[in-house]
This record gives sequence, C-alpha cells and structure tokens, in this order.
Amino acid sequence: MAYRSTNYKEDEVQLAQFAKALSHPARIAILKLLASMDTCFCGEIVEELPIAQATVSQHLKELKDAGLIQGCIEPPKIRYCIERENWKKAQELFLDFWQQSYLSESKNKSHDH
Amino acid sequence: MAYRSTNYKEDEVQLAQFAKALSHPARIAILKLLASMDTCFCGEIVEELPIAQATVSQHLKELKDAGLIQGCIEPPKIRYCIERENWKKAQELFLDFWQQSYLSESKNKSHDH
DNA sequence: TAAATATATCGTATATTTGCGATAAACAAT
DNA sequence: ATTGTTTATCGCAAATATACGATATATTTA
Repeated sequence: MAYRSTNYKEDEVQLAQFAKALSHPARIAILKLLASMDTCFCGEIVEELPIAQATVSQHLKELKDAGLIQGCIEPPKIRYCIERENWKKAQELFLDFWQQSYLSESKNKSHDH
Repeated sequence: MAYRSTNYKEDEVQLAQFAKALSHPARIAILKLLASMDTCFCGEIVEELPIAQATVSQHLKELKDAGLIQGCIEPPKIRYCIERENWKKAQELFLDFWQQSYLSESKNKSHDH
C-alpha cells in the first residue's frame, strides 16, 4: 500500500484497492478478455497484449493479489478466470459509489443559477 | 502516464485513468464528500481528512486533472464541486465495464462441471 | 536424459506516487 | 502597509509501479 490506510473507512480503502487494480489499461484488457471468454490460458492473454510476457505475468499477479482473478494449473498451461465472489464485491462497491446521492438522478436538478 | 498508452483501446485507457483517480482512499473520500454536499470549500475537505493540507491540495489537483471535480474561486476560499459531465462519462465507463458479459447475470449459469 | 513449452520470478532501470514542511500567492481586514 | 486567512506550489525523501531481459521452475514430449 502506498498510503497510510488507517483513518479511512473500510469501504473507501476497499474501493480504492479495487480501483488501483483497474488503474492500468493492460489490466482492464485482461479482465475484459476473461469476462468475455469465461476462462482463458495465460498464453492467449500474452498474445492479446502489446507488452512482454514478463510484464503480463506481473499484471496477472496484481489482479490475483487484488482477488479479481484466479488461475488453475492445467499442465503445461495455466487457465485463468474471474474470481466471481470478489468480482461481485467490487461491482457492488463501484455501483454504490457511482450511484450515491443526487448525482445519479436521471433528471438533473436545475443547475442554471 | 506511467505506461505506454499506445496499443490499448481508447475506452480502456480512459477507464484506467478514471480508475487511477479513484485509487486512493483520500480521493474516494473527497469525491464522496462532494457528491453528498453538492459543493464544499477546500478547508472543509482538509478538516475531514487525516492528512496535511498540502497533501489534500495535491489530491484535489489530481482529481481536477482527471476532470472529476472543478473549483471556483470565492475569495478568500475555493469552492469545489463535481464536474458533472466527466462524472457521467466515468460512471458510464464503469457501469459498462462491470456489466459486461455473462458475469453480471443475476442467475449464474451452471458452473458445477 | 535431453529438448521444448509455458509461466513465474529476479534483478534492474526509470518513472510516478505519496506525504509533508516550508513558502508563495491572492485577497480581506485592520 | 501590515497582518491574517486560505489555498497552491516547491523541494525533498521514501515507497511503489512499470517494463523487460534473463533465468528459474515445472511439465510434456522426443
């Protein structure tokens, strides 16, 4: 963690952690790929992305650490997929965040003062 | 930008940028405060957060650079508020992301293979 | 056993982030 | 003019993030 997580609310810290996992386009691309294909092999991910294999592996580790994906070994390959439980938790945190308050009302209040 | 943004899709880069803006609990807290209060003065934000004024100011700058907030000068204070247009854009990008594919279906497909 | 395949990890260079004290800048009030 | 108030910026230190080549590990195949 790059920040002092004490003194922030549990939910804020969790949301920030998931946001950090999404804060790189390579990781967004990986998650979209996994979400669209249900599962896929590490090698397919490496082929899709414009970065080296070592770098992809690093991003996969970060997504695993964030809890958003998991990998099962199927020698000689590794099959990755979304970790549904945390995916759902993250989804809920983000939906709550974006839908908070008056900002998500479909009709704007008059703001032409 | 910490990464080579070429070779990624426009939407992925944008989503990653907004995610980066949300990737620190202080910034989450600031946005929640602004969303709940419509507008508030910089000083009120500083009082709410467990970090120094200089650090808050830095986080505010990042949120401004990301387009999520804006500040209007009301001497001697500065009134901050959500930048609604980009807020909506970000909201849409995140909703699309989380709702992609089979993962957001309320009933799971059978996964007991 | 040796070679090939698939993925993770190590080491390293560079860039970015986080945090804060000190200070600057802009303005209001005295 | 000086002082006080509010916020931004500078300068710095420490920690993280990004990227990749080289290498290690594990397993399959020849």
